[in-house]
Amino acid sequence: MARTVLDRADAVRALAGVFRKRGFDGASLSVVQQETGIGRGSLYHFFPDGKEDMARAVLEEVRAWFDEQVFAPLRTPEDPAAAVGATMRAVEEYFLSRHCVCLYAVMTLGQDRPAHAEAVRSYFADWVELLARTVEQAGVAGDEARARAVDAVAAVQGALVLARALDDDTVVTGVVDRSRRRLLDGLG
Amino acid sequence: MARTVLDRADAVRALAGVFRKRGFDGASLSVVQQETGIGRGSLYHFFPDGKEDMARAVLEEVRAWFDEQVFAPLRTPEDPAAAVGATMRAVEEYFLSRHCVCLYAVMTLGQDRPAHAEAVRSYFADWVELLARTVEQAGVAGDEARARAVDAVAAVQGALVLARALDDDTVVTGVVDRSRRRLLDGLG
DNA sequence: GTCTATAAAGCGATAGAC
DNA sequence: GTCTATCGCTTTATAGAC
Repeated sequence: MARTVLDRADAVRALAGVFRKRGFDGASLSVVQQETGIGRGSLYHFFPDGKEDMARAVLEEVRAWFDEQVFAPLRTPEDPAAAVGATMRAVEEYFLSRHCVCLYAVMTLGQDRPAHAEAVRSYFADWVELLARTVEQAGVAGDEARARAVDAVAAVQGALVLARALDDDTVVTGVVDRSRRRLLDGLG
Repeated sequence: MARTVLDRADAVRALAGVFRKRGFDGASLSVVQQETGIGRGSLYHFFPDGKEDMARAVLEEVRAWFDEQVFAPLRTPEDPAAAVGATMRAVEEYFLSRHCVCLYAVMTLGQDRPAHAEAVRSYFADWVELLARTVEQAGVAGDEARARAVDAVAAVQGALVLARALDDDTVVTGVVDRSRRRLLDGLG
């Protein structure tokens, strides 16, 4: 009988998909097993501390992706304005290809899950901070730059909520595009 | 022994509080009983179809509140610009006094809950539509008015996500205030 | 209208064979 | 590294007394 052996990274990716579709509570181990083909044995081999361990791993993977793809252009930008454009485009592409679900928001929004509170906080705080700094470098005054960054991150998250509620991905495209333009408004 | 007899409306309000704090899945009947003092017997008396019935009732109450307090200024505004200001201020006050949680978003965002999909869709669609129409009446061209309305509703929802993640209610104040100004930008 | 006891199902987690 | 069987617990929902 054929048997599939896999990587922890494969398991994390598969888990992320189930969490995105079902939410943390909706992704019972039976559901995970059915939808990914990964059995309880493998799950507890890769994630000895169980479901919380799986959640942590999935959040860490998202965080790593953002560090590399979304935050990287903001860390030492040669052209700050171009970096702002690049980061917003990366974000848009990311969420459009992941059913408009932000796992950090999903883990936070409804539930009382203090275990991940600090990871969630730093994900959003770092995002706002890096974006604000780059907008400032592009020529916007400090307070105004920070307000624009907060507005942009909120716009992205709100667009995800709205896109899912209305079942219309173009909401994300529209909101993110306009948000990107506002970030750099008045900068010739 | 003292016994408390209550109204279905009281039960709905109490349930809304628990759902806001815990999420739908986190609000088990035992938790509901502990935090509200309402026993299983009363719960199933008021909500014969069980938990889904409770969720429906809570969403209906939120919807009714929005119809009366938030959407009302938009239905037949004498002064469209003033109505836009009023609706945004009502929204801000509403969510600030409810721990920055939108139950419609919570029911949608993470979970696969097709039972309420239509209620969620129409809540957001009506909100956007009414706001867009009023902004247009205030003097903004149709397409632009709709884009501004989408941006504003997304901004509110995103502000809630961010405020909870950062544990900072001032995010809501800031984002909503700037959003209100943008809705009426360029209208003397 | 409220209470308590209980049924039936599903949950996360573990153990041990392979 | 994977599988299956099973434990103990919690879940929603129901029944029947008051």
